[in-house]
Amino acid sequence: MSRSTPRPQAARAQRGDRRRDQEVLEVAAQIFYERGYSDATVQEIADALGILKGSLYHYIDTKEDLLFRLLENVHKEVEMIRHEVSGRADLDPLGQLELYVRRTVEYDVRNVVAISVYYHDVERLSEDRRSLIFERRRDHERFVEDLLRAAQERGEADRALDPVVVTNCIFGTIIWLYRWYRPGGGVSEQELGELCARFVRNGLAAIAPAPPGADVQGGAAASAASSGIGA
Amino acid sequence: MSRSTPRPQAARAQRGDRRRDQEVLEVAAQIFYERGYSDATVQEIADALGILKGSLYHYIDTKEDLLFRLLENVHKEVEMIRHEVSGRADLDPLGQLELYVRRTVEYDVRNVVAISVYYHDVERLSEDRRSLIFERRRDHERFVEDLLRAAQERGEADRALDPVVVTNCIFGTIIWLYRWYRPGGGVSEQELGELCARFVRNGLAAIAPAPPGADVQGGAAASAASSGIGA
Amino acid sequence: MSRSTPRPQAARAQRGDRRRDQEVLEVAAQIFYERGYSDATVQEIADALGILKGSLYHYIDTKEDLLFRLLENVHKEVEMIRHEVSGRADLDPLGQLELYVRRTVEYDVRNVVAISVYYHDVERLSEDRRSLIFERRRDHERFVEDLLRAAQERGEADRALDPVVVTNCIFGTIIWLYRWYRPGGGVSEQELGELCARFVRNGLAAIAPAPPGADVQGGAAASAASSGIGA
Amino acid sequence: MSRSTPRPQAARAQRGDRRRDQEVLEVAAQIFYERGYSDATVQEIADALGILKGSLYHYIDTKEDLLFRLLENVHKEVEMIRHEVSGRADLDPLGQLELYVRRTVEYDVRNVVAISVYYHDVERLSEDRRSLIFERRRDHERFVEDLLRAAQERGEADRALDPVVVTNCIFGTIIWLYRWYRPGGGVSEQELGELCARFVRNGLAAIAPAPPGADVQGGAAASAASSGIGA
DNA sequence: TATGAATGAGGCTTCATTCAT
DNA sequence: TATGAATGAAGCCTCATTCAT
Repeated sequence: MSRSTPRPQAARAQRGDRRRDQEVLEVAAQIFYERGYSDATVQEIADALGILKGSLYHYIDTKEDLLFRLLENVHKEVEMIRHEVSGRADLDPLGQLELYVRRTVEYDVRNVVAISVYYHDVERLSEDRRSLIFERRRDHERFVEDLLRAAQERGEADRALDPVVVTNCIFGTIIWLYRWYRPGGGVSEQELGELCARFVRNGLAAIAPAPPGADVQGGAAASAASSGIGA
Repeated sequence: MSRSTPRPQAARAQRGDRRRDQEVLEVAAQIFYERGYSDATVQEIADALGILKGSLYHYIDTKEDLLFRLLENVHKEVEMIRHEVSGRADLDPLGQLELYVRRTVEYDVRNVVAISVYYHDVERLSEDRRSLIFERRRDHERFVEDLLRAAQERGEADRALDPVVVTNCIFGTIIWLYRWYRPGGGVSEQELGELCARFVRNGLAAIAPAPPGADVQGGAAASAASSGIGA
Repeated sequence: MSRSTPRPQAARAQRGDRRRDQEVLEVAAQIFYERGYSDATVQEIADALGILKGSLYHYIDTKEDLLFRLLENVHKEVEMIRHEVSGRADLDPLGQLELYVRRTVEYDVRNVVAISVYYHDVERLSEDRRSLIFERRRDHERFVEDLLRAAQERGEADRALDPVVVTNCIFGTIIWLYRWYRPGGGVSEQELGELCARFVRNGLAAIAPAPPGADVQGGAAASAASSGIGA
Repeated sequence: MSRSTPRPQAARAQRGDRRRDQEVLEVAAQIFYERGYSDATVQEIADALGILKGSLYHYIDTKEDLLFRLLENVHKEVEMIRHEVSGRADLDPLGQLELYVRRTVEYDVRNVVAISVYYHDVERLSEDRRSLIFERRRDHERFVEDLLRAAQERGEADRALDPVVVTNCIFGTIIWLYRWYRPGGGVSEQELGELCARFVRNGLAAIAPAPPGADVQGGAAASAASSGIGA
């Protein structure tokens, strides 16, 4: 472990059994999804793979490796969506945003397991690796935020909306899927993409704010009521 | 609470030490928030309380107790919002929905710690308790869904939107807050509530779907492109 | 483990059960002595103490702790010899050296177990701790070397002898004991101390080198000073 | 060698690959030296050889084989010194002893790695093999002890010295080298041999014991002082 | 209530060794 | 010979929980 000569171990990963590597990752994802990373056991993963716990260590160095590779994969794949969207010069910013939403929804829906693990367990990574992932995430968020700002500048989206807040509202709409959507329900991937895209497009609509006079803001009384709740 | 044999515990809870109980819960929430329920240690909670691990067991029967009480509290408090909204007979369904969003956003923002633990760790509860919580959650979701359906029936919200999907989009917008909002940023609680409410109201807007002719839906070509992405 | 609040754990070591701490250390020393640090098992130590493996971790943080404390103890005790010797202003350097040898031999013989572990397993310490120990060792060696140099300057010891080499020869004589001496043989501690002291004193004797003409040297006798050798 | 079933192994050894065998042994020695036999890994040895762990097993049956062969080699080589010394009928016992010291020092210094492993890890051998080694060691020690006794009988060495103790002092002087001597320091092999030989010859010198009247023995007071030290 | 030693189950990881290719 | 996946036994350490004081 403290030796300088690189172990053939490392070489393996670069060579052959991609298939097995992939299988290991998928099985691990499933287990992490069902039990949570922290509660998931290396034993359980090995069982699901039909090998012994010790044998699993042919494919990984630590349990954390599995989590990290998983999360990296998610980023790799999600970045492809970004590239597709960036390439669509024929679309205006709002159109690109809509396409982004559609595609991401479709991806999330097809990868509920990986996405769930991503959002549930990134924080379990060691400091270094967490930073790597967070960096990529920041890039990604900025991409969407920039799209939104461009749409606002062109008047395609309500300029009164705070871009940071709204970007996160969009993400909320998209990401939350992994918490409730289960394939095989009444809605297809495409429909879902369409619906979410419409919800977002409308959400950004450059229309007038709440009609004046509507007493919905909740005056002092309501405020007080809710302010007594804090945990 | 889930124990059959009544223990001195119960007696104490009925007596006086509410204060200490509350403190224990708050500290536990903080620790769960920082480290995740599974990784959090009874030791860590005791440390943060300034007592010994063994002493902590005067306040709890099991570690899970802490999680359960925490999550129950969240529901108790969130149900108060529901009651407030239901009571506002002066508002139409869409108005009620908006108020609900506003209030919930404000609550979430003031209780990021508890909300985070709620959404991150419910699944760690034992079967029985998880069911209890999920029942309450279902009720809550139905309440919002019903509001939405009513708004659609009255034409206040786009009838083309699938009510289940959209309800979840709304939840996504609201709940996702706990993942990104940190108090002390540039946006106040109220502003945030207002912004989210507007995003949702717009999202539900009864307006025409995407302008026809816009090639954004992702026809055959786009579909094919994205079908190569799957993990 | 990553929390800032100091665990009561740490406090314990400073407070009470010194006795138990001491016992744990002694038992560990014995096990390390019999099986070598690396092969010795935490299980074995716990067994010898009559407690469970897990319970042992009330007294230590890691297995290495045991080794480190053990080695620190040896240094603490050996340094007392140094102080005794330094205090004997009535003795000339050679006399002090002799006293040092005598005392150290006596100590080693009474602590064969600890000394064995010391010389067999220091290298197993983690880098940091090894450095701490090696620093103390260097100080100790310098003390003896200085004594020798003083004796040479006063003509009490052969000036032709390289001080570094000879210091190590002296250490060899003393330390090697732990590899062959077993209490209860025909020789008492005191006798042994006396014998070794005599061997060393003679070894340093300021007498003529090997009789010339004796063809035993085998090869050219070089005589470069060896100041930079230290282990 | 300790296996009952003859394996292809044996065949190979008789054939040609002496070179590779030798290389394996040397590399193993180096690894054992750096990490200690118990902590050294078959993996590490394979790495250092540039082959895979599995492949190493074409050269050995067990990890212990490597240790055993190594230690046997040391004995084979050291026994050659014994033969050289025995053959020098022209030297008197003390002269032979001196030659022995010189030669052994030179050997040790040229084989620090092997000698280190020898003294550090013999005890890790299985019972059978340890016995084989210890038998050879005993023979060797007796050889030196006999030389010393002969020297004492002829009055060349102080008759007051206990032969067993002094033999071990001599060994201490010689063997300890492996703990501190590193080639490339200021002292050459020959010089070192000469210096050690002189230290030993002097140590055995047939001179009067410590000058009477010198209060170095440590009377009751000193004894008491030191007796309080024991761990 | 508080303490803190003790429990015992179990988790992650390592490693010598085997074996089919 | 060489490979490298697989084995299976251990080893170190953690942690929720109990209990006598």
